[in-house]
Amino acid sequence: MSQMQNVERQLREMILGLEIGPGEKLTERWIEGRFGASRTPVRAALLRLETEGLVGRDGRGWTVSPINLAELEQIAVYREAVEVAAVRLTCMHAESSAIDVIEAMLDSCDDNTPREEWHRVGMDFHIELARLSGNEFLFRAVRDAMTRLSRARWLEVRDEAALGRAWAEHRAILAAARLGDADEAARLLSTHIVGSRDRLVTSLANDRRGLRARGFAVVAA
Amino acid sequence: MSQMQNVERQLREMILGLEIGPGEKLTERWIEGRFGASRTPVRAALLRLETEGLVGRDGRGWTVSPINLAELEQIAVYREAVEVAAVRLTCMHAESSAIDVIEAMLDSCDDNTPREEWHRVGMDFHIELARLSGNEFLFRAVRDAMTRLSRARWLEVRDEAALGRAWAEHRAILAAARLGDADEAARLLSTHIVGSRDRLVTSLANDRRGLRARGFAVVAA
DNA sequence: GATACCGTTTTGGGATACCAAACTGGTATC
DNA sequence: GATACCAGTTTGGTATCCCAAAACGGTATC
Repeated sequence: MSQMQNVERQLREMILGLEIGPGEKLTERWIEGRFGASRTPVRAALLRLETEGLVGRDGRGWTVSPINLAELEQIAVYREAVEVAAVRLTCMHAESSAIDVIEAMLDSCDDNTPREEWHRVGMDFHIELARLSGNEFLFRAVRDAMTRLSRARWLEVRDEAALGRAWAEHRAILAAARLGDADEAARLLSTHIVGSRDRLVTSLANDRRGLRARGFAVVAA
Repeated sequence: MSQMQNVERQLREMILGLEIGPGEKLTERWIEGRFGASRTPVRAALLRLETEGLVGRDGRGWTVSPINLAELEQIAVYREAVEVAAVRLTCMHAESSAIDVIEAMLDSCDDNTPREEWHRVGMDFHIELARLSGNEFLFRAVRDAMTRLSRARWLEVRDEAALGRAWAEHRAILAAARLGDADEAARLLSTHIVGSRDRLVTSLANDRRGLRARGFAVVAA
């Protein structure tokens, strides 16, 4: 694999994994040294990550994008629009076997699954469901939105009950999709997204002080 | 302005203005010479334009993205989802004065307005309407989708009647939005987008042979 | 005439050198 | 003690070099 893709992937992982905190300054030279690449692939990676919203410009330099509560709310609205459109398409033509694959993803999580895995599967559920729509643009929109939400969801304080409720909602959405009931799937998905947005923003707003103490820039709604 | 932004802007204009045809090969060295910049800003511009979908990779090199009829159809579905969501938000809270500004844009076109201007205003209508939603993500989604549609719309054969009908539909959408009638605005917008997609794809499919003769790569649906 | 082969050229990926602007730390001044 | 100022350093933007791989072109072979 080329250095460019390598730097991009590793840097993205460090940002999404919060190894580099939201709001931290980045210098091209630091990245260069950290990954043993020269500035050319580093710059390519930064340009790509900028379009993903993971890094941004801060005057002349680069900054890991802060967690922005107002932005999270807007993303949720965006997500709702594209995910609902996608699931409606899916209801029209998706095969039951494709839905089984997604359901199996949910099944793969149980009591002794690490928290990190629950997190990943919870995102992939939405991404894979959007992929079934067959519309590349809806799919990419959902994938990119989930990427932007990823760090915030990682910081969210979620109890067992909330996690179980989310899984139940996921299953209900799949059930409606399997029946081809577009209106019901859309309604359930919409409710799910709004609810999860509210919990997310509330949790982060409550934790804002603690998060800042950990060095994470969190800007209010 | 920096060379980087300069190269990006000029190259984008050449592509959108069809001065470089869909499907044409690009070499970094040609761009370098054409705009008098070195390869570093050229590569940055190409990376940006790649995420906009205007250029793509072809093996190891770069290619101006072909007109892809299947893609145009998918973009229309995507547009419909985000634009409808945006106009619904707009109906909730937009001020009449903001709508007046958009209506004035439409008014600015008359019989002796150059075709190029009609084209631009027709796109800006949708972009500015989305901006009124106040949601940055919906706005960017609409703007990017319109950018991707731009070249195809430019190649579309449109008669006076179709253009007049589109303008009437634009006005009707604004009227509904001004009244805050979200359902009606959404219905009108949705119909407008579907209709304009059908005319666009039909026109290009009919002209496909002629367009290819002009050196434009047009891939079928 | 078609085709397989091989040397040349071109091209994108990467590394590095240079510069001007921004930043930093310390000092002198009030 | 606060502040204005200046030299030194850092940093992103740009230009340029190098390289391996791919594209190209000519030639020999069948």
